[in-house]
Amino acid sequence: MAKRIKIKDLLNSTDSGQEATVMGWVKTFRNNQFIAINDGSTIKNIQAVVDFNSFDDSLLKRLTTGAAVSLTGEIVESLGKGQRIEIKVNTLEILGDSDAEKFPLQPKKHSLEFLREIAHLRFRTNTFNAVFKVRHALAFAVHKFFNDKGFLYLHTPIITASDAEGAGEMFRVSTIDPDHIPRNEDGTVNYKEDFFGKATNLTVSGQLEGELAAMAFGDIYTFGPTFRAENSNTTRHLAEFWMIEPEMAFYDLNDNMDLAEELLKYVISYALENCADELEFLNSRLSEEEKLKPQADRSELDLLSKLKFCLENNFERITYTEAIQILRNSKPNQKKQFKYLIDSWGADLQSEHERFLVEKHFKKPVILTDYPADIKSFYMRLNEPDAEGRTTVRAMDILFPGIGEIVGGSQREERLEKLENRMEEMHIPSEEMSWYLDTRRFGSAPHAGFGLGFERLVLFVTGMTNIRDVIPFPRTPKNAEF
RNA sequence: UCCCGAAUAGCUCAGCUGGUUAGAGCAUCUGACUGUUAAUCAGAGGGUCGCUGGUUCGAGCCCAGCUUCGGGAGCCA
Repeated sequence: MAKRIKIKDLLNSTDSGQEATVMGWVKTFRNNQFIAINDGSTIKNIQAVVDFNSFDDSLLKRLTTGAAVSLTGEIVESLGKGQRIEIKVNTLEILGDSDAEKFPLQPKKHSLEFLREIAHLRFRTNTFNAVFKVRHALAFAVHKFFNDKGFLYLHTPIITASDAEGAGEMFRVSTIDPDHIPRNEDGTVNYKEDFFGKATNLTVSGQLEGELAAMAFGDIYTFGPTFRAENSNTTRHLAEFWMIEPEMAFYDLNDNMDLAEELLKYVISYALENCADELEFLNSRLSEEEKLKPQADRSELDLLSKLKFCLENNFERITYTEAIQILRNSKPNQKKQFKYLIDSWGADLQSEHERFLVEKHFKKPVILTDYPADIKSFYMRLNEPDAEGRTTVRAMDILFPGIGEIVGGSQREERLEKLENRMEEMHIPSEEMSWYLDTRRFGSAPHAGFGLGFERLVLFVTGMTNIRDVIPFPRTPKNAEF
């Protein structure tokens, strides 16, 4: 192939008058002269100008939306407004035709719902170009952040036999022929006949394995796919999503919160620096959407201001007990506007309460800590009972505006006896978890960690509102297309 | 899984109280124009009204079930 220059590099170059070859896909072909071409290197297009007198009509007819083209010409300063430079085409080759009557993307606005149905083609739209560029930048920034801090990137298993994590319903992994299921005498499935000789599932969390490695490397993190077979039909849940789970030896809950806040701010500022064009586009896209909403529903800040605000302010840190106090005295509680009224300590917070704290009361990200032990997982470190005899655990959830829970974490229970007691209380079979408990038997150390839902982070940074629009091929109940 | 809403042209939607041949904008095609920025102007083609059943002389419209999609809730990241 002829040596080509990426459009991003071409638009950044200062010198005109040179000849260049550009390859990409036609976005629009206007006035029988102007081709807007995008090659994915940037959200911006280059304008190519053809003199329709010197090209065959049948060739120009093939310049349809979506067609792949290669063209060579002189880089010149644009005569028209709207772009600095353009390419004056000398040679033009259609690499791949795109039948305009059949190609579903048209030079017009499409609904996100429609684009979801053609997820294989939606990458070619401005919006998804920007979204997945930002997604990439955020993923890269996560690795850079941890690597620069000396964390070890640990690959935890996707297939697991452990079902004690309790994070949710699991997808079974099996090679058993569903038409000929091997049975034990009592009628139960004989998993000894299965591939691994035992029942296995797709992982719901790499945390437990992460803890094992943290007890040797000190600081580790995982970043991989995670699976939950919950029948969740919301804009914030996926059956297959990506999660970042750092685990740090010798960290207490405060260290844990500091790290999570630093990480979030780091990756957001990385995106702002490295995806300026994409975020600018998403910002104006969102502003357009906001204009269609009634005044009362509009957000106070635009996307870019919201991201910058997030960087410039400390996250509000309060305990569960303090949160209950605030909620109990809040207007919506007094006026009985909450669907679930807050009257006593111990109740789990509903999304309406979380939203009130984040969006109305503090108007910034909030970290809630020290939840009642009864509503949290077995591995979280027990606090001493308070003056009123109430037991809490060293848990922390980070709540983001518009997203809700983006991070869930805790200081882990490192005391063997307390951990075993908790497991017994919560009916978690300790025999199967012996490998996990070994960390507490041999050189147990205080440690902490958290899980960050990667798609929820991408949602926040891109300003998109449906999680299905920030992962290339979403897996949700009743949907595993592509 | 629960509550609410939707499904009509390629897309976004309108379609009154059930009544003749189901409409618009955009897209597409044809032609004109030729420095356009989602170009513009003129014309044309394009429909199993989600599926199954029911009510009725007659159903896009009413009823029931199903499917899918959207919003909210729960579960959570």
